[in-house]
Amino acid sequence: MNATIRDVARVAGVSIGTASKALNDNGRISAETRAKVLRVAKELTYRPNGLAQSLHRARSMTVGILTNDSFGRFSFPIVEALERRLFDQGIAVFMCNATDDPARERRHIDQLMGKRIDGLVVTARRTDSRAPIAALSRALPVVYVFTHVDDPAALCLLPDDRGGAELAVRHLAALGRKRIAHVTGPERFEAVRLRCQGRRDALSQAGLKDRAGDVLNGAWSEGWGREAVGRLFDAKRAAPDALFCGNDQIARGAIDALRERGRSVPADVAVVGFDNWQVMAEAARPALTSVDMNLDALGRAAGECLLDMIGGKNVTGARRLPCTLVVRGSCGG
Amino acid sequence: MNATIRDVARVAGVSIGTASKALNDNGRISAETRAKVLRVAKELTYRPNGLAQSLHRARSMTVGILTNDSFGRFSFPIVEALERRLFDQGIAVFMCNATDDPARERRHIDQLMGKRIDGLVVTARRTDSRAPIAALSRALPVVYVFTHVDDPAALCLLPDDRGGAELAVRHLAALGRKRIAHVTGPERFEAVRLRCQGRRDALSQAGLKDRAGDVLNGAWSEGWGREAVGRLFDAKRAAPDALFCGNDQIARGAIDALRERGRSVPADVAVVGFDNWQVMAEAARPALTSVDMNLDALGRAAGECLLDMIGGKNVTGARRLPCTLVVRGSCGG
DNA sequence: ATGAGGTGAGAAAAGCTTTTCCCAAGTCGA
DNA sequence: TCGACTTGGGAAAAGCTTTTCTCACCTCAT
Repeated sequence: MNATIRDVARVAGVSIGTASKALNDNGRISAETRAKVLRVAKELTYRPNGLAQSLHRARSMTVGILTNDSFGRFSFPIVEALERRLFDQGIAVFMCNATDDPARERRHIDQLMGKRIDGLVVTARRTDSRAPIAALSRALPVVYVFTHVDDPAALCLLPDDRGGAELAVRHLAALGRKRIAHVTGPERFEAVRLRCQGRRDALSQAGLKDRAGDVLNGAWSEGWGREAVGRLFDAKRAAPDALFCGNDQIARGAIDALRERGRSVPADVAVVGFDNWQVMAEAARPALTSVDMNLDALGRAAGECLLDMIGGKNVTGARRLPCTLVVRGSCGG
Repeated sequence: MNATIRDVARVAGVSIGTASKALNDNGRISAETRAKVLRVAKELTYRPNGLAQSLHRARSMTVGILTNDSFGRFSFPIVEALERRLFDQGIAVFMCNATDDPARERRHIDQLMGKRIDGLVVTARRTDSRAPIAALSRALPVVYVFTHVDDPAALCLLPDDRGGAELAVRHLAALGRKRIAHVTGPERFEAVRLRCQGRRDALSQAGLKDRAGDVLNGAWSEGWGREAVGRLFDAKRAAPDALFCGNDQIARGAIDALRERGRSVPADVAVVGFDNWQVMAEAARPALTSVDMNLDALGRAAGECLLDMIGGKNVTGARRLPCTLVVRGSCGG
């Protein structure tokens, strides 16, 4: 069994209160007594019972992270950065996967509330805004990250999809590309709509025309990337000299398809991806220039905001964190 | 603030003990009193304080999962299945990432012990056996999964790499392939050595010769898959008619390289991968037949073993769970 | 020498729940 | 009618810390 503070006190020949003061370097106590208590504590490998501490302080030093989607490629870097940030403050993270099942989500929330978490992070694969977490009896700090809710009083942390797209298209335009097509995912994704807008903005900034038919929506897959290249390059119209793709899989499929039809990347066509999924971007030939959403920064920011909120600060609104462009070989230049 | 049981008791006009009995359906109590307490509890949205319960019962209803590697493609399915299994028992999972830093690992363990976890799961990217978790003051149930330690008293759960390789090679042999080469990762990985052995066993079972030079070790990357195809098919010797690859990335690189040098997959060369990484296997052309390590079964088993151990059962030894073969188009047949 | 102030340690409460033991009142049978 | 037994509810302890308040004793200054 674990040694308790009363074991320490008994062996050291002091009262429990005195032992506590010695261990916490707190209150009036003589140097000798303190040293003795500490020595005994070490001998007994005493470790304070966090449950009792939490009960007393009404701070559990835990937070929950709830994903909607099962943990995937996007959640991971976020969770990891979050955990790292909070661990430095002595806070541990409960990991919960609700798998898009509302009943399961409710049970998870119930469990977490029972454990008296100090805060909650909600993350999800995004299409559009999700329903806010329901039935939080006390005012529990909640951060939504990589997803958002409509409530303006909620704090939502998102990547700046529009800005990321702008970055990519500006890069292509700066390299002299004139016809920058966009092959991306289903339009029901808010991210898709925002990136389209970012592309339009960048095009007009560069004085380029946005030709009709240059935006192709499809699946988030390599197959769609290959198919889209077929459509763009079989058309009667002049072929694009650059492709901005909605994710790295699409981009990779596009690169493969271009190579197979004898178009050189980047000489004939420059390609930019999105996500900077390393294994995908680096396996492409040539390696793929891609927009990085900086998910780790997002996770870290979520941790910091949560700490602020736990500290009593009132933080609200939707914040978009900047993306960066990671340049590899697929654009030349 | 949260309602406590004393609030419930006060409003219901009963003692705390009585309220507790009503809420837990426990001890002697009249039906009316019980109903009244339950009604009040609902009104106040009372939720028992898990910290107090845990303190009392000396069961925190939490476990920790510690990864050595940052959470990656392999850890995730394991963690997810584990979490799901334990959630059904009301147990929540602390997620800790030690990133191969021993000091950090120690701090994590310290934190978890302070929180009085009921058990610990250790997982890691595998090369070879790792050092056992050190300095566990009480006898804490520990399960190692997807990694192992040398201590025979420890419980380690692993995929049956040897059997998985056997499965793959038997499949190829059954389809009539005669020269089954093996392109895989660095030999310092135990998994690599076991899979080589599985291949040898399957070859001899099928009455096939294991030609020298048919096993190629390299990186776990598509690039290595492409390069290995170059070496195998440029050689003076007869080319293999099948490739068993150490992971899906290698297999994908190999398929691409084969196509580019005009060899048809599967007509000329059949290819099997390992990991059954869906996004990779399905994007390959043709889609990749691959060995699945059933990581979710591994995670679920880890949860079950941990529950057994928490329940007092003594579970030890290294267990290898079976792999399965997921057949797609890359072998024909 | 006496009072004031300081110092070190202990007692106790609070934080929330569960469980055991006990008591009062009511019921039933002899 | 009285004793035995049942029934429902309450008191209290235990689980482990932290913190506040109090008290005894010592020192120093007047």
